[in-house]
Parts: sequence; structure tokens; C-alpha cells
Amino acid sequence: MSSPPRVRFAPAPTGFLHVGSARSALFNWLHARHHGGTFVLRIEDTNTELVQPEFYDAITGPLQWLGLDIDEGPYYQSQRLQLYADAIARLLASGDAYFCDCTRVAIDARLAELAGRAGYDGFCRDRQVADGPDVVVRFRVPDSGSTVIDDIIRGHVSFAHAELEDFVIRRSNDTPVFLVANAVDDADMAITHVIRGEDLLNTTPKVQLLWTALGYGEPPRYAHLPLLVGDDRKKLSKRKQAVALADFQRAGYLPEAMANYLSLLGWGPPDDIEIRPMTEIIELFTLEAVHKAPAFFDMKKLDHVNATYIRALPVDDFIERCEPWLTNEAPWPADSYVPEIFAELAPAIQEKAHTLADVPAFVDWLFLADPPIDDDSWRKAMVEGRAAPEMIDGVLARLDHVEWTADAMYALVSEVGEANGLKLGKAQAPIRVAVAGRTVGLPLFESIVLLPRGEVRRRLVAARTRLD
RNA sequence: GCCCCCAUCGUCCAGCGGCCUAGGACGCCGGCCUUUCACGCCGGUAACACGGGUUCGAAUCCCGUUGGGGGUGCCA
Repeated sequence: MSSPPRVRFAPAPTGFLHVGSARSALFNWLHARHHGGTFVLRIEDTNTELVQPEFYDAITGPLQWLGLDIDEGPYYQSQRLQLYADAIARLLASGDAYFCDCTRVAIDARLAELAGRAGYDGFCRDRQVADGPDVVVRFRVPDSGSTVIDDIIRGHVSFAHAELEDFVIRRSNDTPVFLVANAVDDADMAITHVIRGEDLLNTTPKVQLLWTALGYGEPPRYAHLPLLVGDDRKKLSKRKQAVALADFQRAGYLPEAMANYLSLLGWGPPDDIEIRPMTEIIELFTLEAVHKAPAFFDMKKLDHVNATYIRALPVDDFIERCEPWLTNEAPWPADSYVPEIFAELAPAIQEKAHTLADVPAFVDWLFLADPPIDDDSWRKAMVEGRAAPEMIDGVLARLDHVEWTADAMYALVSEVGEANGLKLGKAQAPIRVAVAGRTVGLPLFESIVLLPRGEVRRRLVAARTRLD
């Protein structure tokens, strides 16, 4: 354990990279970085029937976005098939594996009579079946004894061989099952630590058995991470929305916030400071400190972490990161967007936005010819609020003579409010709704003077008209 | 069914035999600040699943129960 660790993240390209997978990747990466080790990416694509080419990029893209730089690979198992075939041949030769031509239906029929058993009954163990089409290779699990996994997170986990079936290691289409590829590659790539989700814990003794039969010597250390669960306390599933890492990117989460939050699921820094730079997390992270219980993926907390990161961004950086939401994704026509106006307001927006996707809603009224007026806001400020018509009339009366600055507007609205017995908080509401369309938003006077005076007048008049 | 794992506030983490009348964070509820909403600050709510042991002493160790999850495929 004195030499630097070599870890691997080994996803199958069968879908978009899931947050749970991303968390596994992160923990592997953290372990490697903490110990100055190597982070290897290996694509587990032995099952050609399930693999979809478009998902290869769906792995490396999000990893890169998250900031998990890869030291080695990607290795593709589909390009290493000969290695696995050789290993299987060796197992066949040594008698640790055998051919089987049973169909699932036949197996199930036999199993139905031996109540309580599942999997495979060992029917072909000594039938000397010859290789051929529709023939698989199975591993001969020892009848007695057990395999013990010394898991860094879970301690010793024991599996009785009697509970393990003679599992398939080569499919009838001649492709190896991931268990073989796992053992072969982990040995070949000199992997020292296998860090992955707890859902793989049950497959570990099988890989271990293969490892031993292949004579690989000292196996890697295992660390099975607690699963990430959703509202229903069940493993985060692809069925639900927003479990792909790319969805979070699209929803306006910063990669560093995402990585920071993910590091907090199943682990916590010893000093309780949760939001901090990745360099510090690397320094503090250890697998030994990862705990065992499943972790709920809490969007509320993610939002909080994200908002904290957004606020901490240098304003120029913030503006740059908002770019996609201000252009391609923006709700306004491209030619009406004025970068200078946005830049002026950016610091205030940083204070309020929880995600980058929230950003356009703060400024859309500045770039839209006719911003929509929110019904609830209208009701609250114009109908239920006191003196809305008086406020608008009062402001309108002096609008053309006021200096077009935030301070002057502040004074104007304050005075008109006072004349109507309203404090500023109440007084500004009708003006805000008339001009910006909502009761909530940026500091009003600072932002309203960014609109031409004539446009503000037009909106006030329109609101006043609607009020009658 | 069988195998494996897990069990501290609603949620995420602290706690690894005495410092715990259980700590922090998110959320939630009050209050302050205030140009709305946020931010910030102050305060509050709220947990050791249960039952047996072991021990002078248990959230911490052991056993059981209950509950949850995962796996039981020619997916990974």
C-alpha cells in the first residue's frame, strides 16, 4: 500500500452518465488524487448488444465537465476481447470452467422442483458438453468454503460458495461477461483499489473466485460506496428526471458546486466545513471515512451549495458562465439583448440566483418588448395593494422631470408613496409590477433606469389603463 | 423465498465506551436588516428504531427483532 494507488472508473456505455455513477467516479478520483495515484477510465462494453455508440461521449463529456481529469485510458473492453477469451480458455483447460447448453427455460423447470434454489443447478458440470452454437461457459464454483471480501468501507463480508451458482462467464454469442473482463483488466491494469456502488457488492465474490482461479495473486482492495437514493428511498433510477449529470449542467448547476455536493454524499469533512474548494476536499478525503448508509440526493441542499458557489464567483466569471442562458436559451430575441445592461446588474443577480437557469428571469423585462405580467403579482400589487392607481399617477406626473438615476427614482417613489401614506416597500410594488411584471426581482430603482424613460412611461400608462 | 448490506434530527454529515442535558449543515418556523425577493445576522423546531446483553459506565461493543435497501440474468 506504499506505492501510489491505481483506481478505475468502469462504466458501461448504456445510457447517459448518471449522478450515482458520477459520484463513484468522483470518489475514485478523490482517492487517486489524495494519494497521488492514477485514475483510469475503462469502458465496459463487452455486451455489444446493449452498447450504443452515442453513449461513449456521454461518459467522457460529463466527467470532464465535473473536473475529473483522467490519467489513463479510456480503455475499451471491446478492444481487449482476445485477453478475455484467453482467460476463459485457461479456465476451461484447468477445469475451473465448463460448457453448458441448458436453456433458461430448462433450468427454471428443474429449479422449480428443488424449491428454494435459484440461479443454476450445475446440471452440465460433468456432462462434457462440447462447444458450439448456443453453448455458454460457466465457472465451477467450489462446493464448500466461502469467499471473504475485505471491504474498506464495510469490513469483512463473507459469501458461502454453496450460495453461489455456477455463473456464466462467456455468453453463447462468444462474448465474455463483465466478471471475467473485470478480473482480467484489474489484474492487467494493476488496479489497487476497486471503488464502486454497493449494488456491485454481490458480484465481488465471483470476480474474486475468477481472480484466484486465474492465479493473479494479491487482489485489489474493495470499497463499496453507499448507494444514492431518491424520494422513495430507492436507488436513484434512470426513470426519474434529472438523474443524468448533463441534466444538471443544463439546469444551471456549476460543476464545482456539483462535485462539492456529491462529495458530501456518504462522506463528510472532519471539520464540518462542507462548502470548500476541491483542493481541500482532496486533501481531507479518505475512503476509511466513507460511511455505510445510503444517502438521499437532496436537491434543496444542492441548490444551496450551488447558490453559494454562484455568489462567490468573480463577476466577470459569473457573466461568462451565464452566456448560454443569455443567448441560445434566452427568452428574448437575440438582437434586443444588451450585454452592458446585464453586466451592470450582474452583481445583484449573483446574490439571488440559485442556478444559472434562474438568471434570465431577473432581466427578461429589460430585453422583452412586452414582458408578461404575472397574474399573482398583479393581484397582489394592483388589486389587493393600497393606492396602486395613485402611485402610478403620481409617478407618471413627475416622470418626465425626474433625473434618470436610481437615486432620483428612489426619491420620487418615496415621495409619492409618502403622499399616499405608504412606506417604500408598499409604494414600489405597483411600479415594479407595471414595469417588470413581477413583485419580486432586482432592486427596482437601480434596474429601472436602465430602461429608456419613454419605455417606463409606456409601461406605466399601460398598467394604469388596465387598472380602470 | 434465498443471499448480502444498512439503521443518529424531515435530509446530509459529526460522534468510533465516559468530554452527549448528542454537534454542524440543508430544510422548516420566528425575529432583525431591508426598495420587493434574496443575502446576512439572531433565535427556535427536531434524532440515537426496538428488545436483550457486556461494562462502574453505551448513540458508541455483542446478539436478536423490526424496518429499509441491494442482489438473485447469456445487464453492468
